Amino acid sequence: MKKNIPHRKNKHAVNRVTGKEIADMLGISAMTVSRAINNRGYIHEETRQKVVAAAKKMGYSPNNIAKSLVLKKTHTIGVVIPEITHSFFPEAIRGIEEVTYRAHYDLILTHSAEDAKRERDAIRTLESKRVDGILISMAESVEDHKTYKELIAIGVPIVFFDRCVAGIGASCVSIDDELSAMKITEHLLAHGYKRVAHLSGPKDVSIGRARLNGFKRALAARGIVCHPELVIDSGFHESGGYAAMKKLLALPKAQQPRAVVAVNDPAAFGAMRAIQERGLRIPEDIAIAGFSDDIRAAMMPVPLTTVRQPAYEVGRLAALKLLGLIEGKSPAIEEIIVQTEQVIRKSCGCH
Amino acid sequence: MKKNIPHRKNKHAVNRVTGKEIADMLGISAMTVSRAINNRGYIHEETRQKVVAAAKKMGYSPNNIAKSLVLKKTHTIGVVIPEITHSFFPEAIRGIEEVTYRAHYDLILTHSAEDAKRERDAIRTLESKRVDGILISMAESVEDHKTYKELIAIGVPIVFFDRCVAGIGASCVSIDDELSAMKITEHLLAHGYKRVAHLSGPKDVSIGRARLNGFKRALAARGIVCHPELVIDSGFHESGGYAAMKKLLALPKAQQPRAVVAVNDPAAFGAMRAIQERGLRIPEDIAIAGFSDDIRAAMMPVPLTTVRQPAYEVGRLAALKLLGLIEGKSPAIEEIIVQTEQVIRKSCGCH
DNA sequence: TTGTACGCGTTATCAA
DNA sequence: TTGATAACGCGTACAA
Repeated sequence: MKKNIPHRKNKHAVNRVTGKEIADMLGISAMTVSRAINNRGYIHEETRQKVVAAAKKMGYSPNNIAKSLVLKKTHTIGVVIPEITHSFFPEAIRGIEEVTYRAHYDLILTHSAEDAKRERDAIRTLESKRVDGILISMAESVEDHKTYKELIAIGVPIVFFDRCVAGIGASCVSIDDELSAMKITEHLLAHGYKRVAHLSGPKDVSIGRARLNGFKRALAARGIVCHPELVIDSGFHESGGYAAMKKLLALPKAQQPRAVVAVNDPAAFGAMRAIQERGLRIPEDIAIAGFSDDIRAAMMPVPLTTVRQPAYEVGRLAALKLLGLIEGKSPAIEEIIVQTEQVIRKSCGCH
Repeated sequence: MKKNIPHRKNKHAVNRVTGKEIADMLGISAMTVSRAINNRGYIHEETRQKVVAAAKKMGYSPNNIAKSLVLKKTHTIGVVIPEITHSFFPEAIRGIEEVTYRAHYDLILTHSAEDAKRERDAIRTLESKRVDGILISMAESVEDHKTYKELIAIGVPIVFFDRCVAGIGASCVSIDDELSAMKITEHLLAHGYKRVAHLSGPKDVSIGRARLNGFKRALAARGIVCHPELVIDSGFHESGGYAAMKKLLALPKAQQPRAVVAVNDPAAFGAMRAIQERGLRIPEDIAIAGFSDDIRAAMMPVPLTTVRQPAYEVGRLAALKLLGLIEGKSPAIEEIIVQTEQVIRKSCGCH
């Protein structure tokens, strides 16, 4: 049982001028002040100017809390991201912000730190703050979609981005991970590499599965067998990529891969380190491709071939879709796919 | 004159269960529901459980808008940053978020895009939303501190971070740019370089001035003359660093610098490109040091010596100070300085 | 232990 | 063109 701390009016609160106070000072009604300040409804021009002048002089700042209460509209959007530092999300936020700024919506940013419970708390808070809509990129550890389903059932406008939940009845903006992974794998195969390995992400995250599938499909399309020992779980981080690559290098020489497709760039960085520590050359001994065009990819000792994810565009489109939902202009549920772009650099050895 | 769009209750609003509705359903008063849900004041345990169960079944979500209105407290902090993509800010936000999450505050994130007007609008919006406090990192183009002064005069808790305004009567968390720049310059001088240039930031931004001063103080401390032609304005970006370095390389051979201290890493990257395009070697022909420990610094063809700014720590301390202000635990105005750390790599040629 | 009355700051509505 | 009233959903203060 929690302690019974008494609620009380905030002692430290800033005392603000209210519309009523302006009204009293001017000997008019609060309603007229409201009309003047919002320049709405019929109002005598002279009155309007008097009110605006008084408001300015008195340092009036309209109370959007009260406004939101009566209008049932906060002009605020909640954003839930699983990671702040990973460069994809700052970029995506920039895209979101670009759209919401123009439409005069504000952003409440929450961070799940890849934790399901923390994500659920964040969503609850956003609900309590009555945001007009929510943008979510799902945390890795989420297994239960109940919270999402409840939101959707209630009718809270919601758009998933980057990490989506299929068939849940909500719109979603993402890149085509499977197709992109297939294409980059095909790029390596086309160059003649036969034994190609995959450093795979967590299987319970959709992008992990999708990229693995793309990898397999590319092999299948060429009738190449996918050797199980060449598909190693690396997770999304550098350390996992390093460990996974070491396992591959521990295989008998004949079984070692000639090329590697990593689930993302950090994993590729780890793998590159493992390769070089072994004294092997990239791409002469082992070619490698990443995924995500991390800002560091171009600056590696051997620049990394990768797939560029248009994060800004993903954020922008997700925000646009959400505003469409909120304002009823675009009520349909959509799955929006943003195309990726291959960035061919030295690490794949394809000239 | 703006069009008179009639206000109306939001048609698309989600209809939520209210405390009163739970009360009616249970045949009790709204007040008892409030007490049950907040577990506050005297309440019969049985009643409490009944209410909590009903609330859960009916999908109750407390309306924090209404709560904020009556309590004059939003449990929300406004953050104003000038740049989203620059890795310093995501890191700082992570530090802020870490603190505010634990204290159960939410973050409204706004972005000035280095634009003074946009920053002012952001602050106004945050005021209207009645955030409990504001964290600001000033936009480059801000010349007039009136908006800040008004906030401070009214008593809005506010803490500047990274980019501060001296003597304005607000707390501030930043790194010691001048001292750090002095130390990194001294590091180069200690290695025997005599002609050292500085690629300087905008003079009207405090960190630009501070780093320049630090550079000059280091020279002065060794009795070395600061040649005006070796201090070139580069701004904060790669392109500016590139252009500035080209100007230095256009000087007569004898006047060219043996080493360069850049105002930040992006400027240093630009300079490195200019040096290498000229066919000169780093550090054999020209040594260089940056500032900020950009994620790319370690991965340059010649790894860049630089100064690490503990962005996370800056954000964390700023948020802590703000919460102290908001809750009256730490009302004093403080200028908090976070120490930097030198990261010595190959580009400075000091072994 | 529970309920009633009132207020938070604003806007919609309808009357003046 | 302006004003009075009620309402938004909740919490404080006090009464029952």
